[in-house]
Amino acid sequence: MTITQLNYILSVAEYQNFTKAAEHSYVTQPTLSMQIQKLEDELGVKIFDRSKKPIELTEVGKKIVSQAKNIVNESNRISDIIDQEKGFIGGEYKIGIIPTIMPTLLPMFLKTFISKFPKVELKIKELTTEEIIKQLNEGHIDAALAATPLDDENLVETPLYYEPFVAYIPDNHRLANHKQIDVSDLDLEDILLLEDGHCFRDGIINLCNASRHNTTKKFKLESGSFETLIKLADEELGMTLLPYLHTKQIKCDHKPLRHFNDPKPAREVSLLYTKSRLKIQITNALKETIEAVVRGAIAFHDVKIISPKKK
Amino acid sequence: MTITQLNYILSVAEYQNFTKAAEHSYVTQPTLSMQIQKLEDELGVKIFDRSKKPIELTEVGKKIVSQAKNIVNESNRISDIIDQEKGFIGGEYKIGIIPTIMPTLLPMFLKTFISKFPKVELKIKELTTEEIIKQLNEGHIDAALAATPLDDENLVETPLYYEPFVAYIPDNHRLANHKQIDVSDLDLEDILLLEDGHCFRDGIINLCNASRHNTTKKFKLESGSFETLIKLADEELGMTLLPYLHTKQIKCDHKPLRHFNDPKPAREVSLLYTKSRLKIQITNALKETIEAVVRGAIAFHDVKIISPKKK
DNA sequence: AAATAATGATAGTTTTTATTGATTGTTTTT
DNA sequence: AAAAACAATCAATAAAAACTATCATTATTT
Repeated sequence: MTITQLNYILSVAEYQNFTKAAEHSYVTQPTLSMQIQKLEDELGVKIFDRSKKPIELTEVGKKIVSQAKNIVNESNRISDIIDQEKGFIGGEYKIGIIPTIMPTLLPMFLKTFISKFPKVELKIKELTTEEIIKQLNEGHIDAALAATPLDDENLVETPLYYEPFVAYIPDNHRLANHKQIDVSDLDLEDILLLEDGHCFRDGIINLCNASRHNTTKKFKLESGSFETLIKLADEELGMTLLPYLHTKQIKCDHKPLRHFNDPKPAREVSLLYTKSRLKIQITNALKETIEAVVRGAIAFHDVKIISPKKK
Repeated sequence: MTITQLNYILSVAEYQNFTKAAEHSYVTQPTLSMQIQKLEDELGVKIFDRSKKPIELTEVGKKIVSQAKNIVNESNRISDIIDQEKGFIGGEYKIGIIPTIMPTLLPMFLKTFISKFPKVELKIKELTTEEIIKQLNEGHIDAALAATPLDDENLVETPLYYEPFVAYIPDNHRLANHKQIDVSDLDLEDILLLEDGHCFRDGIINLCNASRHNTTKKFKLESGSFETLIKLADEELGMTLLPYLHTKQIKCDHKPLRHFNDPKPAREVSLLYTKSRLKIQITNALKETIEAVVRGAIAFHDVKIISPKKK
């Protein structure tokens, strides 16, 4: 049994196809086939059921693949040790960020990070929370920034900051004369929401469900960006809720913003990574960089964390 | 990097000698030297400091070896998966047992176990608690039976039973007329103890220290077996303390045994194994076998666990 | 101080293993 | 029924691991 063979079975398990797996492993298909056969012979069990199309894992195969992941992860950590020894913080590092955090948080730390760790090749992808969980677990990204808690037992969540929700209320709105608003004032009926798939949307739905019980409603409008929501609100089509950091970018003179009474509803924004702790030095470097820039930007609030998960 | 190379460095790290490591790896010394050099070249660090005699690990080397142990352990678990799949419970399985548990517990489960799991080749060694911890961590034994808690973070302790201490008090002793005795009655001065290195001895010293404070004492006599202690006690040289299971083997007519008041001081006897969970099926099989035979033999007592560790 | 033993590195060969390109046999799609 | 997709097989070759023999250096013994 070799680490190479284990990588081969992981690749086949992922692509469910020997040829594609071979390409991604930079070997030819026969090489991969033969090595996997060798491993199967050595272990005396079939790992793949080749009669199924696309190819499937056998029952033992699933267990072996799961263990193979452990072994491969542990092996990859050797290079972490070497990097740490050499004080080297570098290499490719892929981050997934949810859309509602991306435009505000990324500009805050990106410049600092790349100048501080010039040898790290950051690859940033905008992903939904769902995709983040999947890609972290499959090892396609090294870390992610998302709203938490997600309660995925394979993932580590390191909270970075708590970002209160802020209401954006146009002049004609029934709440326009409130200086501060309360969660109980909210009515899902007249709130403009992001389109389906955004966890900030789900968070708001959770928030409203928590205070009222009429869960049967037709949403008036859905959009993919806060800019659109703000414009729609300005057209007096309803109010909307924004994450605190986003409100700092609003440049109009009379800000129709209302803060919540304490405890303010807020989302917890965390750095996520797997328990495998691969590239942990870069993860730590990233964490510290973000924490440093965030420390100034977000004041301490009395907050109540809203779950970002769809129910 | 291959698993073979990792095994080679583990072997050298253990034997601190390339030639011996090679022998234990069933290859010639040049093979081993070359493979380790290759690995060092690949990683770009020296794992061993060959200038020292005997050979030593470098600082990075220590970290690499520690990680290599993880990788090798995880690799070996693949065969566990296969064994489990095939319903195979067998192969070599080494157990360490402390001397004061060996003569009573071993006969109780050995016959049952070997008839139930005939394909397991049990190798049983009598070891002190100290040796057990060392050999478990080095992977020389697969499991052990010892008094716990040991608080070794790498080891898993599964308590099997709680075995009360029973006093063996000769007729001339000051406590001879007590029907039940109390911990506070004990005086280390007149207790016959096992020789140094036995954790049952340390347990008793802890027990007495817990109740009295005069820790400055010269032990009158020390022996390696309970039989000797009993004979000496019969000669009216003092009392002694025995583990409960041992008292069942005493065949004399008037048993000079006294039980303790509740909560009876007791030792916790556990099955120990490492977190690597290698050969976990056999470990579980062993655990269940022992639990089954012990369930009948040891009644439930109100006990207070005495630490077996030397302070 | 010289001789001997121990130990790890090196050189040259042999054996084993991994990989490849070409090909074949199935199965699935069109 | 033909084409495409896909994994297995084969023979050839490149790569790697292992071996025997030897050497250089460092301890130990005489």
